[in-house]
Amino acid sequence: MPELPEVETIVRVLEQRVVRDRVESVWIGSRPQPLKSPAAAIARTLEGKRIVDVHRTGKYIVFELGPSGHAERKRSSKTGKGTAQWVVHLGMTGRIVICSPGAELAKHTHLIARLASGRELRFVDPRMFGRVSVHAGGFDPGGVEPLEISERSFVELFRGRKTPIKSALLNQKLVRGVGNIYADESLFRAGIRPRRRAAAVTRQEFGSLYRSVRAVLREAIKLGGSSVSDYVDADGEEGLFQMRHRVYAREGEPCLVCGTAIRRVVLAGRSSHFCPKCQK
DNA sequence: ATACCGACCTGTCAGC
DNA sequence: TGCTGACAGGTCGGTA
Repeated sequence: MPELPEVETIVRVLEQRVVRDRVESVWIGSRPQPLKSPAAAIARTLEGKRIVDVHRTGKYIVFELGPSGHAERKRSSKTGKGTAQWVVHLGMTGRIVICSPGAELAKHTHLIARLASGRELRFVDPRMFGRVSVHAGGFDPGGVEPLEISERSFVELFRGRKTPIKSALLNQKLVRGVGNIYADESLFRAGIRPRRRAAAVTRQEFGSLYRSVRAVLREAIKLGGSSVSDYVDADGEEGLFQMRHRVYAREGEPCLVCGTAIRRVVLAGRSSHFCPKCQK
């Protein structure tokens, strides 16, 4: 479910709700699939630690954890860097829920962090494609942030690649955070078909794609992401950007620009939507 | 390198 | 009502 705008929306809520709070104890469910680090390591790393910062990198949520001691806390809160990181990837159906301890336990709850404030952070994920891990001293998934990179560096990333441009956009080792929805929406705005080889995209089209990717992501963040079937943020609020989708999940419907029926093809195993007239 | 495919999982919906 | 198959925001590993 969550691509960059959805994860960014969730992180903004978490910043408001849990920064400066402390993890008192952790409960971890019995399913091993969502755990990328051993359960014991996750529990040991979280328990007793203060959450000094929450941020997003690509589609990952990163909780910066600091010691709970007073002097250490002062130092950590100054740098915004913790001594350890709790990292959550939501996969397709993962959710972070902030709730009270009495709230009903959702099916597929895999981890609960009980906070000193009396609330709980719960990680819920029916399909179990999401992953939870802990790291000491830095977490870097590779790739660059599309909203932080220059146009020149963006073009450099893709130049000469023989892979379809959409596959390149989805490759998190290049640009991180763009998923299936925003790849389709960006390519539509840039007028480029998903199957075009990156090497066959002109410099001018790359400029257009760079601006489209950033505009789409920024607009989506402003609207709280896209709620296609079940995405909600950490407060349970739905996003609104699905109202602005121009091609995603609109197969057979008229293109909003020219009226031609939107087509759907499968590329690298993913549904890909485009307007055969507007996109070359 | 690259591209295609299945695997990993559960839930939902359409069609019969 | 219930079965079957297709499909779903993501990523990884194998194979040609």
